Amino acid sequence: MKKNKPKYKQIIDAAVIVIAENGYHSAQVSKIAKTAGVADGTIYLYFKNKEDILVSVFEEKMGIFVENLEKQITGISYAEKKLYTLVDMHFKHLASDFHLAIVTQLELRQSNKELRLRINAVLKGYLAIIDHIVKTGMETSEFRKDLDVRLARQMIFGTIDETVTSWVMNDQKYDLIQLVKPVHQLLINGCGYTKA
Amino acid sequence: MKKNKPKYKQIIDAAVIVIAENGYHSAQVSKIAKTAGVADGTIYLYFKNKEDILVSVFEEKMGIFVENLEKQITGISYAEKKLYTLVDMHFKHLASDFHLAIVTQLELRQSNKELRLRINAVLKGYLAIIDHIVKTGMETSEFRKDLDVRLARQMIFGTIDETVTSWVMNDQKYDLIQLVKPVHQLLINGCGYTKA
Amino acid sequence: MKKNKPKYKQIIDAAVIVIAENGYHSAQVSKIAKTAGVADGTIYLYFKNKEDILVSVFEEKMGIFVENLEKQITGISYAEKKLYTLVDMHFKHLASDFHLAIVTQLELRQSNKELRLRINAVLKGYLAIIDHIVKTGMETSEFRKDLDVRLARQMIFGTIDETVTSWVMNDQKYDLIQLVKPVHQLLINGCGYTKA
Amino acid sequence: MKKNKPKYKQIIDAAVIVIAENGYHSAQVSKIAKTAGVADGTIYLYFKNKEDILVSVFEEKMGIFVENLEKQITGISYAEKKLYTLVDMHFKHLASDFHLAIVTQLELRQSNKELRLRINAVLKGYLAIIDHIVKTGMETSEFRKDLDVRLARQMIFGTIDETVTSWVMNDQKYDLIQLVKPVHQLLINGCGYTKA
DNA sequence: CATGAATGAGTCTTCATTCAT
DNA sequence: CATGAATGAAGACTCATTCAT
Repeated sequence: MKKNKPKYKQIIDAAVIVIAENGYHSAQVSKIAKTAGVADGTIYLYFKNKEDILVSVFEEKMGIFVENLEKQITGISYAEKKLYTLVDMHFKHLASDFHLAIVTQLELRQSNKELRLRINAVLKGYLAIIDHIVKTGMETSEFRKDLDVRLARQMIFGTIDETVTSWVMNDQKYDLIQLVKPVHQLLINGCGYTKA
Repeated sequence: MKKNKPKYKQIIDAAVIVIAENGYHSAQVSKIAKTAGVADGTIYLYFKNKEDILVSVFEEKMGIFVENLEKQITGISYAEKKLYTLVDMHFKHLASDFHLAIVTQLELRQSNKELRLRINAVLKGYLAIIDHIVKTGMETSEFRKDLDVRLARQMIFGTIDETVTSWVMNDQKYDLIQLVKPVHQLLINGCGYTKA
Repeated sequence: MKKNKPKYKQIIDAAVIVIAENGYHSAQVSKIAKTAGVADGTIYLYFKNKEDILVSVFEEKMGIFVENLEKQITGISYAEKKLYTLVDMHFKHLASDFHLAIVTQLELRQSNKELRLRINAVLKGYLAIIDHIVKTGMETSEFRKDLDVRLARQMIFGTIDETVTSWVMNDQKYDLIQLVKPVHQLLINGCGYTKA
Repeated sequence: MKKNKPKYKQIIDAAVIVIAENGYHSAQVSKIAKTAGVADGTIYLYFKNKEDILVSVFEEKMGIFVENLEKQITGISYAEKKLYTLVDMHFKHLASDFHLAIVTQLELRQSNKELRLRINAVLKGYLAIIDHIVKTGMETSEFRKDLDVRLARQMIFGTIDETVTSWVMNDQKYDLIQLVKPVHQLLINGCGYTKA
C-alpha cells in the first residue's frame, strides 16, 4: 500500500463521506470511486476489498489520533489530568468531523467478526493508553489500589463511547465538548475512593 | 402478527440460534425456516421481512427481560441495591443465553437507521429504568445532587454494555457474573460523592 | 362445476372487478376470494386454478352474449341488418359493463398459449355468426361474390375489436354506441361492390 | 443506453428468440443472457429490467420498420397505392421474421398498463402513417369525404392486426403475403364510396 | 361444502471484483 | 498505474395451491 500517494487519501476521504451519507451497505464501491474521482478498478490498486476500505478509514483516521493522543498524554504527570486530556481530545476529534463520527459510531459496527478483529487491533493502542492512565492513577494513589484495570478501562471506554454514540444518534444536536468536564468527573469518581 | 402462536416463538428461537452461529448477513431465511421446522413462506406469515425477524428477536427477548427487571427494581428502596439488581440481572440474563448474547452485542448492531429506531424504542424502557435509579439515588443522597442524569445513564449503560461486549468478543472465556460486584462498585463510585 | 350455485356467480363477479382494477397478474386469488366473501380454498371448489377463473369469466359473460346474439340475428333476413345488430349489441354489451370491457380487451390477452385456445373456443361461436352473416350477404348479393369469408370475418372482427380496445385504452371517454353506425358503414362498404 | 454497442443488439436478438420460443413469462433473463452470449449482469448494463427488454425489442424492431415505411409511402401519390404498400410491407416484415411475429402479436400483449404506454408511443408513429393515408385518400377523392379518420384508422389497423394474429395463431401455416391483395381490397372498399 | 394456515417452488436483480486494454 | 465494461454468484420474497379440520 502506497499510503503517500494522493489517490489513497482521496479514496479514504471519499469513503468517509459516502459511507456516512449512505450507510456502509448502501455505499457502493462505484459511488466511492466516483466521489474520489477515480475509476472503480483503481480502488483495488489501493485496497484489497470493500471491507478493507472501511477498516482503512478507521486505521488512518484513528491511527493518527491515537499517535497524537499518546504524545500529549505521555507528557502529563497525573492520571486525572491525563484522563481529562483523553476525553477532551476524543470528543473534540469527533465533534470536528461530522462524517467521521457517523462512520466510527454507527457504520463501523456493521461489520463481521473478521473485520472487528482488525478494528480491535487499532483500538488496542487506544485501550493501552487508557490502561496506562488507570495504572498511573493507582500508582499515584489518585485511584483505588484494588481497581480491576480491565474493568476500569471498560468503564472509561464504554462511557465515552456511549456518550458519543448517543450524541451522534441524536443528530449531534447538542454540544459534545461541553460534556468533557462532567464525563471526566464521573470517570474520576468511578476510579476513586469510596466515600467514607 | 399473531405473537401467541407457537410458530411465532419457534421462528424467534430458531432465528437466535441461526443468526448467532452465522451472523445476520449469512443467516438465510431458508436456514431459519428449516431450523424452526416450518416452510420458508411461513416466516412471512409472522414477519414482514428478514429485518423484522432480527428486531422481533430483540423486542421479544429484551421486552420480557425489561418487564421482569422493572418488577424487581420497583420493590427495592435504595438506589445502590437497585443498581446492583440491574447489573446482576443483566449479566445473568445474557450469561444464561449464549446465542442471545451474541445477537444482542454483535449482530443487532449491523442494522440500518430504520432498524435502529425500532431497537431504540425497546431500549427506551431499559434506559428509563436506569434514569429512575439515578434519580432515586439523587433523592436519597446516595448519589451527588449535581449529577447530569443523561450522562450518568450513559456511563451506566456504556459500562455495562462494553463489559458484556468484551466478554462476548473474548468468546465468553471468563465468568461474566463474577464481574457484577466490581462493575457495580465502579458505577456507585462514579455517581457518588467526590472523595474529601 | 355447479354453475347455478350462488357462490360460483359471486366469484365470477368478484373476479371481473378485481381483475379489471388490478390487472390479471396483480389480481391475487386471495383478493378475489375476499371480494367474493369466500375463503381462498373455496375458489378451488369451483375453479381448477387461477387461469380457469379468467377463462370462466369470459365463457360465462360472452357465452350468454353469443347466445343472445345468435337468437337476434337468426330472425333477420338481410346481412346488412344482421351486421348492424352485431355491432350494435357488441358495443352496447361492453359499454354497459365497465369492468368487463377492461377484462375482455386488455387482461384476457395476457394469457399463455393454452389459455388462448380455450378463449378461442368461445370466440368460435362468435366468429361463426360473423361467417354466417358474410355468407348470407354473398347469397343475397349484398356483398361481393368473390369475398374471402375468412378475410371478411377478420376485417369485421378486427375492426370491431380494435374500436373497442381503443375506446377502453382511452378510458372510455367518448361514447362507444355512437360509433355503431359509422363502423357498420365501413364494414358494409368493405364487403360490398367496388365502386364503378 | 448505448444502443450502438454490439451487445445491445445481441441481447435484443436473443430476446426475440427466447421470448418467442418460451413466452414472455417463461423467458428467464438468464436464458436470454446465455443465448446472447453475455453474463446475466450484462443485461442490466443495457436494460433497466426484464420488461424493458420486451419493450425495447418492439421499439427497436418496429422503430426501424416504421421509418422505412414512412420513406416508402411519402414518395407515393395515391392513397390506394400508399395503402397497398403499407399492407405489403407490414405482412412481408412479419412473414420474414417468424419469431418477431410471435413476440409482436402474442407476447407483447401480456404487458401491464405501464408497458402498454411505451408500446403505444411506438405505435403512434405507425398510426400516424395510416391517418396520413386516409387523409390523402379523402383529399384525392379516392375515399369518402365523410370518413371518420379515427374509425378508418381503427378499421385498417384492426383488420391488418387481426389478420396477422390469426396467421400466427394458426402456426403460420398459410401464406400471409398472398393476403396482401384481398386485404387491401377490403380496406379500399371500406373507405371508398357506397355502391350506387 | 367451507375454511384458511401452511406450503415451497421459482427468479430477477445487485454490486463487489476482475482483467484486457 | 489507470480504466471501466463485463462478470456471475447468491437469496429474499410472493402467491397459487393444498388439506386437515
